[in-house]
Amino acid sequence: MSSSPGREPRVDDAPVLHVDLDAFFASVELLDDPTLRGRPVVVGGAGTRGVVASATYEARRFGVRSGMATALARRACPDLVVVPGHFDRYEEYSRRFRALVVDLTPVVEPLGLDEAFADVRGRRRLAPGPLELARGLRQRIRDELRLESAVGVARTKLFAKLGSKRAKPRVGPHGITPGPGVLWVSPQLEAEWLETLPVDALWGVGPSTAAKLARLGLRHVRDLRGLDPHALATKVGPAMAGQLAAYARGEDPREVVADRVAKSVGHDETFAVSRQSRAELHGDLRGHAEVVAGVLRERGVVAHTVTVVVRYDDRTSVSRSQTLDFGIDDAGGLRQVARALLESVPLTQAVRLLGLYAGSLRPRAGSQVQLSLDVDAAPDDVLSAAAASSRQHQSDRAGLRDAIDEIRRRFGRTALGTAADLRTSGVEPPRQRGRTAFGPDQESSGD
DNA sequence: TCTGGGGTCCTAGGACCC
DNA sequence: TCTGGGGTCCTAGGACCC
Repeated sequence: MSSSPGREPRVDDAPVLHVDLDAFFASVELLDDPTLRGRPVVVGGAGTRGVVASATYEARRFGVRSGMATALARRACPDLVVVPGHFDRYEEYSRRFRALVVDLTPVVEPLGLDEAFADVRGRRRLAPGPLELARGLRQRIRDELRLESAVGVARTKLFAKLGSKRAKPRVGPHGITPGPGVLWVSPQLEAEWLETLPVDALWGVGPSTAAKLARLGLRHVRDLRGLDPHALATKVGPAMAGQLAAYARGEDPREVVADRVAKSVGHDETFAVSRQSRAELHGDLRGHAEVVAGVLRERGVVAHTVTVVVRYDDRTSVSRSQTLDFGIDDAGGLRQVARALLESVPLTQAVRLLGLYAGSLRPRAGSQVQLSLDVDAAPDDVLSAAAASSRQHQSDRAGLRDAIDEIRRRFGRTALGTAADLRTSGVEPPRQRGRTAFGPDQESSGD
């Protein structure tokens, strides 16, 4: 029968691959420093607020997991080696990894630095089945990058991802059991998983949604089957309800989408010691703006929306954003808008995180065309091009002033008052610590 | 022990237009 | 004069992914 275990799927039976590099950041560190081999190693922040970004299997034997606070990981594993991240190295390995996947098929959708979906339907005519493609890819990753990986091969993204997870080595307190490396999620396996998996194994179901579902008595994927979607929607929203219903039937409408373009870029920092004053935060925005502007220019895009996020010590967050009718990609402009937005954020507690994000990204080239059309006919020689460019800068500056005025209008005199002292360019008078620094509205109105 | 930094997507309410 | 419904954009917040 078709269910005979020796039978391998054809491309049309299992067109989706999910490739996942094992312990990626930590593995790159081991390649760069072989003396770390065999030791329990994590990449992550070493400070009191650091978390584990990646852990070797040796570290996982002690219960160490990514996302865990480094302090807790150290407690679980006293010999733990904590290495700071070297993201340039990870980017480089990630590029080489993606190139190997793209060598299989152009339809590749990366997920973070260390994972990718691939749709191999285009390889239908070219012989080997998807399992052979997956094994070959895994071998190339091992030979050319010296990294280990796992590949799930399935009908849909959901099962391919679950498959790669199951294909990985398993770690228990007594040792590490190698996984199969490549796993085909056959129709039989799909059916079995739909019967046995908990709801939080599904894509998009995290702690919050799992808790909501548990309150409804829904703990396994099988419990979701045949549920009234409208009733479910009132609890988890229409989008989530529809998605859960589809998953429970074993369906996943998501396609593998190549060439996704980023919709936002940002930078944030959790402070080792929470910030106590607005002046400190204004100073931090300078660095944030430099980072974000650098990425925008590197990618050749301009942002039309600027967002500032503040997270307080109690971990609640507030955000303020402003959409501009012109694009920015320079640190100065970004910083000015961000500072005006920050003025409207109440500082009622110490601040553990400050973030600056740029959204509504558009190609810079397109934006320039639009602006130059505004000011003049298309420039056809250097002189008129220069003139147009100069006028564009003028109009951007005017736009920036308008934007800041708009923020002041929306958020009131507080924003107005301190926006004015932006001209002092971060050289702000020392402030008293304690209550005065945090009194809502009172500190800036005196400026 | 006490939770990073890079992102995406969804929701809800209000403004505004037709 | 009052009322409405749909569509779209913007803003704020939250959940989730790696």
